[in-house]
Amino acid sequence: MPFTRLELAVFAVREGMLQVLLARRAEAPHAGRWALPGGVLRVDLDASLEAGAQRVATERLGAPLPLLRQLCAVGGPQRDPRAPWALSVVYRGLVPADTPDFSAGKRIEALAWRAVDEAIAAPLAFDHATLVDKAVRAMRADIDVLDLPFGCLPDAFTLGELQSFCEHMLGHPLDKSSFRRRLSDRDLLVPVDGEFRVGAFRPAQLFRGATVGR
Amino acid sequence: MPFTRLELAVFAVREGMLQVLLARRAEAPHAGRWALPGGVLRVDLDASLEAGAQRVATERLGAPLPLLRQLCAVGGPQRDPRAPWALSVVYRGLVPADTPDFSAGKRIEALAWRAVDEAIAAPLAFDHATLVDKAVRAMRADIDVLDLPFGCLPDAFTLGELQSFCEHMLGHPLDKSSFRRRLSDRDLLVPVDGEFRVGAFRPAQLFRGATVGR
DNA sequence: CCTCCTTAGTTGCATGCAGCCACGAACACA
DNA sequence: TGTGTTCGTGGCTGCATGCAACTAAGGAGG
Repeated sequence: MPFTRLELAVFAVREGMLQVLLARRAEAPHAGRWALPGGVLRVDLDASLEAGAQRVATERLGAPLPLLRQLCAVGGPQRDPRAPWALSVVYRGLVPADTPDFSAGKRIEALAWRAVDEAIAAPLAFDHATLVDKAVRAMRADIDVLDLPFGCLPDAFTLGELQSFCEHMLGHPLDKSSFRRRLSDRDLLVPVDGEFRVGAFRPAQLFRGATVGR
Repeated sequence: MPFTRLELAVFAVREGMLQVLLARRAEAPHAGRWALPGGVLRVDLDASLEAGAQRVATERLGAPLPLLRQLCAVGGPQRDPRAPWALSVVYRGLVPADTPDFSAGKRIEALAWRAVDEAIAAPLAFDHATLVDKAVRAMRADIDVLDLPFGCLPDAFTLGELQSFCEHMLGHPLDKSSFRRRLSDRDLLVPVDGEFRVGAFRPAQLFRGATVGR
């Protein structure tokens, strides 16, 4: 009967790349090292694992998260020196780039965004580098099949903005023509009639997710 | 700190269809009803979640299972009347059709194979019908991308036998020509030189998985 | 011996999707 | 009026897959 933890792998596209939110641990073990934010499951408060993950997000980061998906569960006797056996259920999430900064909660010295490549290579606390790697693969697999996170995109966006977002998620460029064809074949977007983004160059049609708002 | 259970969704291709192994519960709650076999995580015995799932398989079914993969974790206050909050980590597995019958372990009245369609539609105990449905989708997704379970196939098999196996897994027929092309494009199989299956009709080349045995 | 039936294995063709490339359109700015 | 940049579209190609036809190889039975 181990104590059960919920870990959060929260991502955002920032500074032109995919970044993950890390927390510097205030307490032992691994004090001062970076780790995924997380907390213990509270059976008196949480109506489900996902609800627990949302509560942990609120407590540790100061805000709930849209688009939380379960990644996996990991457990073993060597994972956490505090306990003879540690079980964690890991969730992955994505937030808009313009999310107001999270506020570090209890037992967290600081929160920081870090490029995913660095995070995976860095000596994160516990087995969290492995978890980040796994979460990144899952996020990118979603984008690859155009399972798009409308909840963390602006209400309306141009196709160029959407493509740029996906390219930053994936870490490699996409072809404009195929990208648009794949979108329209799947009826994922609806144009916002009469709305255009005007700027320095040719105005661009605005779209929103076909499933958003109904 | 709920007690943690491990549930097993074990499948096999039997009687020309995909079937799932169900256990009739000997004790309350849901005594007499069918459920997935499972057991509690033992932190004194299990070196990992997967190892725990193997131990549960051995205790409840009489044998360890090849090809065990984690499906998901589920938890909530309403899942199990015995506990105020129940957490389960679910594993899915696949065994050969000619597996000797499993032997029902403690707290199991009987074990039986059931067609997956019936199992999903049947009123299984707890939320297990949902879990079976989810597991079936995951198994079929693996087959769709030719992630083949060589561990539960015979050592050597003909392409016809392999195709038939996949068709039964998926529940729909496949095209012979495309199936073979997809296999050879991916270098998934190696022919067993000079070995043929002889029978009533033209002999067929035997193959084995390219990754098996090394 | 010859024919027929069944399965094994291959080949050609059509289709659909995605990548690559190029072009015209629209707007700001010099 | 030209230039630069982004927006939006269309054509071409290659690849993977589905569909269909064909040949090959054996046994069974006349």
